Amino acid sequence: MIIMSQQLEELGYTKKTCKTCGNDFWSIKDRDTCGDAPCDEYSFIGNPATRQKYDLFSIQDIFTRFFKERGHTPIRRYPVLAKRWRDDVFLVGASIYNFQPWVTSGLVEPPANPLVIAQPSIRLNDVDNVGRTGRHMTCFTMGGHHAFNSNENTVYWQDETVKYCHDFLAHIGIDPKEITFIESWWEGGGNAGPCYEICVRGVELATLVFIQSRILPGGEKEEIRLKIVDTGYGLERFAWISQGTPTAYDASFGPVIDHLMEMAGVEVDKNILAENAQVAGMMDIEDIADLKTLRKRVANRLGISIDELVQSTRPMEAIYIIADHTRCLGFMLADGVIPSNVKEGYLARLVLRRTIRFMKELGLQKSLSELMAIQMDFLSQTYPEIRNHQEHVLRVMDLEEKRYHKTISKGQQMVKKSINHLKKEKKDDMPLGMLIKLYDSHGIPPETVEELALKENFPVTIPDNFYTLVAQEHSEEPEEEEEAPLELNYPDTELLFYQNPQDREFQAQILGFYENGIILNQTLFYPEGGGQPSDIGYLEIRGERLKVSHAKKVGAVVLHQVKPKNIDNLKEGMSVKGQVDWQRRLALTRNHTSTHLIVAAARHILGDHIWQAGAQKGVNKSRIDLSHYKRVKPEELHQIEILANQWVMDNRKVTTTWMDRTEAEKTYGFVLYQGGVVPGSRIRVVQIPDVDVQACAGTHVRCTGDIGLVKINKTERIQDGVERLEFSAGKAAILSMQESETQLKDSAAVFKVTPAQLPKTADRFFNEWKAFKNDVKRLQGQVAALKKEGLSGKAEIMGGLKFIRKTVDAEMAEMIKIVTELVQKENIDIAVLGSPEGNIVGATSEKALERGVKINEIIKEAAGVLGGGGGGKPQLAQGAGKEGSKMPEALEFVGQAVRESLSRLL
RNA sequence: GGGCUGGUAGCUCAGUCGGUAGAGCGUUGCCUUCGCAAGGCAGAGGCCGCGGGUUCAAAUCCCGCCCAGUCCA
Repeated sequence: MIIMSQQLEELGYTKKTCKTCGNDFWSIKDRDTCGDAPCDEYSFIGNPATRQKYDLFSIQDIFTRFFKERGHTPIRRYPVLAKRWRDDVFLVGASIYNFQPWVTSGLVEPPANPLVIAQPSIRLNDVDNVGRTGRHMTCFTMGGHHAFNSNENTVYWQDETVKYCHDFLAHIGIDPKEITFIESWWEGGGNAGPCYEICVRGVELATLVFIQSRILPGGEKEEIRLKIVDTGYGLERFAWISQGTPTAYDASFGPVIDHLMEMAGVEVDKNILAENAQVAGMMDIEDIADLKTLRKRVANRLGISIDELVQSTRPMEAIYIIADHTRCLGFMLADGVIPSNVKEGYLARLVLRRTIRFMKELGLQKSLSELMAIQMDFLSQTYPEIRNHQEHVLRVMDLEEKRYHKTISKGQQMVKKSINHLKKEKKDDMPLGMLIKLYDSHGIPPETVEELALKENFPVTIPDNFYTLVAQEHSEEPEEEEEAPLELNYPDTELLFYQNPQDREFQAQILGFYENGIILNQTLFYPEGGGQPSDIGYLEIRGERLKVSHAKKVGAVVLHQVKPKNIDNLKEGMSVKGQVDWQRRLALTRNHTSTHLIVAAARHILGDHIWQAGAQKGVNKSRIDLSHYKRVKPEELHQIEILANQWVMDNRKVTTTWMDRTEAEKTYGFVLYQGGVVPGSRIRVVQIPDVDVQACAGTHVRCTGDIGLVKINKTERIQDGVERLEFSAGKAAILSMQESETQLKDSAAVFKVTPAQLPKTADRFFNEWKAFKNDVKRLQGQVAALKKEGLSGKAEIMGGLKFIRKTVDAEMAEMIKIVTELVQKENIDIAVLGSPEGNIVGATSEKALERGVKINEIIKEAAGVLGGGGGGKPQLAQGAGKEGSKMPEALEFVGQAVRESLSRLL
């Protein structure tokens, strides 16, 4: 262990070994155990560890102030939606997430150094324990003081960190004699380092991590340049230990819980809750089985039955869950998560639906948004930015609640249907496969199935490992092997298109080659990136023109791809003249700036929750994916289009500036990363005044007027919560409008009306067509009846059965009607009709069936005579062949076949 | 990103092995009634999500797309 312990000694701590778990720890007082559960039981419930009681917000305030007074700069919380600045995780799980990967890798300066932050963090891995253990939460506040130490700038390291922690605990009134520092090792996110876990009265309050190495793919550790002090103080636990409430929830969500209890009319036995939290504190609870054990132990200690325990704790658990989940949702939705069936949106929906389930269990007659409003009012006290999104969040909540109810009622039908099916098949238990399918495909949890099945008097058994079995159903997908990034050992290519965006030609020297790519010292070719395709064009070398089909960036080097055989004659040091395809570049540039305009316009029209979730620019058309909780209406689309074009007409100047990343974030906020995560320590900020500001490396027009025109062509729902807009810019926009105009005119010309009359006319024609179709059907029936009249008298008697075979000039549908009516209404036993086109149908009566006439087989063979095939049911069959002229032979065959099958039985 | 469902009359849904597209509710007319509720009889209402393919024949099988739902990472 590389921890320096001098500071602890100075503070009066000595090192000991825990007699229970064997871990090394430091303490002032003599003691045998390390201070963490289960070695030590909670000893603060009903007996606070501090004289002063702190609620969550005041401890947060004190924490920040304490470190500010000691040279730390307070930093505002980051959005919990981590994908705003990184693409490897969905949600922020700890304060250090805010500084990964740019700051922690040393590429970017931290926003301040040292700094202090109170960061709402979301961890959903043990969502099932929330409300039940007294300490688990989906969302907690991590207080962190961080220092980033490099060779040039050493801020502070282990000694200072330990002292800060010790001092802070003492500051709020915790007796240092009760503090233990447990030595441990931390690994996470590819980094590792020694750490201390700080415990008081059986509960872990904080972790002090000293990140100093990187874990290599092979598992070995490599020292990193930047040494980071990463501390995490569980602020809810500080509130808990200072108040001594039965659970951490009581201490953290105070007013919200009171409100909920009042609404639900719940009374609680605090002793039971306290005992429950106490026992839970000593357990590592991972699954339902652990929860059952917990219940059993608590019941034992209280001398009551498990049923009694559950009876009295369940309503309170539901309240805790609702309080916790609504807070988690408040942060998620306010920070821009849109509930969905994928990615972080799915996590939000999961939490949201759990909340509704527990509201139902509690019998709350309120809507989710009503509860949410209470929670948000509470949160807004400390996080005023939450209030700005309140209206949006509540709207989404209402929508989601409706969706959930729809899903549930659909599910109920589904379960009923499935059970009926099983009953029909005389099964007396629901197969596991059905249970899995109901959950996996239709979202009905097995518990719900069980509940519904009970009403139908149908037994359902749920295996304990149900969710594991579901997981097994999902076939493991092959892990994608990450290719080692290609590294080219050349100086960075100078990107001329940034300095001289209007230049079309340039001079350069060849520096080298890689495969079929040419490396130059400088270039005007924009390499593919940021959703913008690469430029194409020519390189002229000694009078020879080589076509550049693609340009891509490898590190900071641009590779110009040409045909491999063209490279053979080239040498390093040769000078070249480059020329980019200007029409293409211009089109791509227009499309790119248009993308910014449309996203900004959508934000204006639809709301601040709109973020770009992906984009692809093209020459003729481009697309952007927007986060939005419902379909974009046509009127809204028009408004977006008008606003975007208004900005085009305003001819606003587009400016680009290179800025330090942290500086840019401070100036503009995360809205910068609208277009996705941008790499590097310096970023290029593209700004359209009063419209949009984004970190973007693409090419842009000088003034919005250069775009000419933006036309949105269509929308598509690529997934729940993400709407895709397809649009064109510049000339392509005109072409696309002309194309739709042509389609419209052509369509109108079909009806010989003006485009304005088209909708009405098309509607009329469609309705008339339907009416005619029905008339035809009716008339066919009448014609069939008439033809039938003529036929019924012409039956021959064969083997005691009435038999008709005839050629008629009729269509298939008519013939089918005729034969069925002949059999059903005219007492004909066997009717076979053929048409000159080669269609043949036949029907038989019950009597004929009993006599063994299988008309489907006969027709099949008769159609074979016609050079085709056929078949059907024993009562009715049809077939056809291409050689209609052979119909007499076919009917002759039918006669023989019928005679044969009748005689066979006689 | 991957998996799994579903899309049939205004609504809720059946539709087996490819072989005449169905039920209930609603709706229209008539009968019954002093009137209403209810009942009886008769009828209207279907591009079987869209586009291809296979087949003598597709709501049904295959491929692609659109729309919706759901589970997982």
